[in-house]
Amino acid sequence: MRDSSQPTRERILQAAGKLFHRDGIRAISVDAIAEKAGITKRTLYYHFRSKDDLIAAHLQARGEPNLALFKRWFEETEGDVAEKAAGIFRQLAQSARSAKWKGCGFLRTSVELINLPGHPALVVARAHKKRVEDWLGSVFMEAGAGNDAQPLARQVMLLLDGSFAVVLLHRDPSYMETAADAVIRLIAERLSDARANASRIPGAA
Amino acid sequence: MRDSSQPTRERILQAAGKLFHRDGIRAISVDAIAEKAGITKRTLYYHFRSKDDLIAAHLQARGEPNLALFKRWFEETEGDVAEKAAGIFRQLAQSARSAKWKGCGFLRTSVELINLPGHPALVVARAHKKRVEDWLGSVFMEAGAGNDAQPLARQVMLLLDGSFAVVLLHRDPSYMETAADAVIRLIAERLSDARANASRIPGAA
DNA sequence: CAATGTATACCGGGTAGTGAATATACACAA
DNA sequence: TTGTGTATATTCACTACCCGGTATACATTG
Repeated sequence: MRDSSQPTRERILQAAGKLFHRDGIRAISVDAIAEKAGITKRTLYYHFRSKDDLIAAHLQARGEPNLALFKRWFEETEGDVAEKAAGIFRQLAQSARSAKWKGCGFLRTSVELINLPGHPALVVARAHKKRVEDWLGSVFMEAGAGNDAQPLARQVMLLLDGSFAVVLLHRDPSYMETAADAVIRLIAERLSDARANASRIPGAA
Repeated sequence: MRDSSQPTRERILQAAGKLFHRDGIRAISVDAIAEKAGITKRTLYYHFRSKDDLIAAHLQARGEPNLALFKRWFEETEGDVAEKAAGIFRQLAQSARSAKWKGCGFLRTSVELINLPGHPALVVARAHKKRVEDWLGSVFMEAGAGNDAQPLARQVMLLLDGSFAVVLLHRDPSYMETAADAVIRLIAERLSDARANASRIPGAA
């Protein structure tokens, strides 16, 4: 029974993903993951050296699809760069309305592993967040933000991760609309500075 | 030996505070707290009904001093409202340079207790964050932000909690300077809108 | 056979919480 | 003053369970 519809390793990652997302890393035991994956714990330990290893692999697997989703949300939004960036926040607000929404797994991991500074999962999490920030930076650069592109990308990241944190606490997705508004203001202001003569009224689209 | 220099309950809260802050709520056992406080675990359970109870009491005790610190940082910063609000972020960046800095205990708690939606500590955490937001709102209102006061307060909160999250992950306090810059831009823009016709007296209400 | 993958059964250690007894302090009666 | 009752405060020893990880053996397949 080596391969029932999916490679064992993938099944483990999928089970771990669901449970980690639902209850958190520390609250979920290896036994629970193995049971959810339909295997024994020993088999899990054949595919992953340790629980810590599994956590890191889990985040690694989530990184690319996560960034791809943000890119899709950005591209599918009509309007200028500011509106497109704000679109990410509006889509996020939509997601956050679901009761199953549990914030950002990368940020949550950095909290849960705060007493293990060298944990491999933290390296993965940092790399992912940097990748998102760099993508935003390149987007703003292409839009003509010049030297403002990088600080702008960081401010959007602050609002993004702030949204995750605040909405996770208050369970009120409207904060993400408020964040979208800030994003538009910050981008519009700098882009109009950069363009100097192109006429654009901040806040409208 | 009932009272050696401090009421037992306070000693427990202090010990719990240090350990929770350092390693997180789930990573610290009740035994560890009792040992740090110099008492038996059974004594701890005399003063607190459960670990969950202790967690809530811990956050409750931290709320007021935390808000007071923000207020002090705000008041001690020179300049207009925007500069004063940004001052909080600059002081925060200063704190975050310490290796002992571990982000915001209220946000961290909301992550660690994500699988226990009704946990009493979450109620305390939400109330605290709301109190900070309301204080910011009143400050902006006094500065003449009018209807913009509340959304502005929320955006500052998003940047504040975003700073906590991002800096905890990347361990780079310069993000807080970037957040301070965003705060100034967002406040300045709306305050100049509000003043449009009134004579420019920045701090009066 | 040899390599890969899976299962059963187990270990040592840690966890939140408790039962029962004890020590201290103070109020009040003899 | 001395004795006694009672509420507060504290200790030691313990339970019942959960957790990450492993020793060993068995199965499947090239």
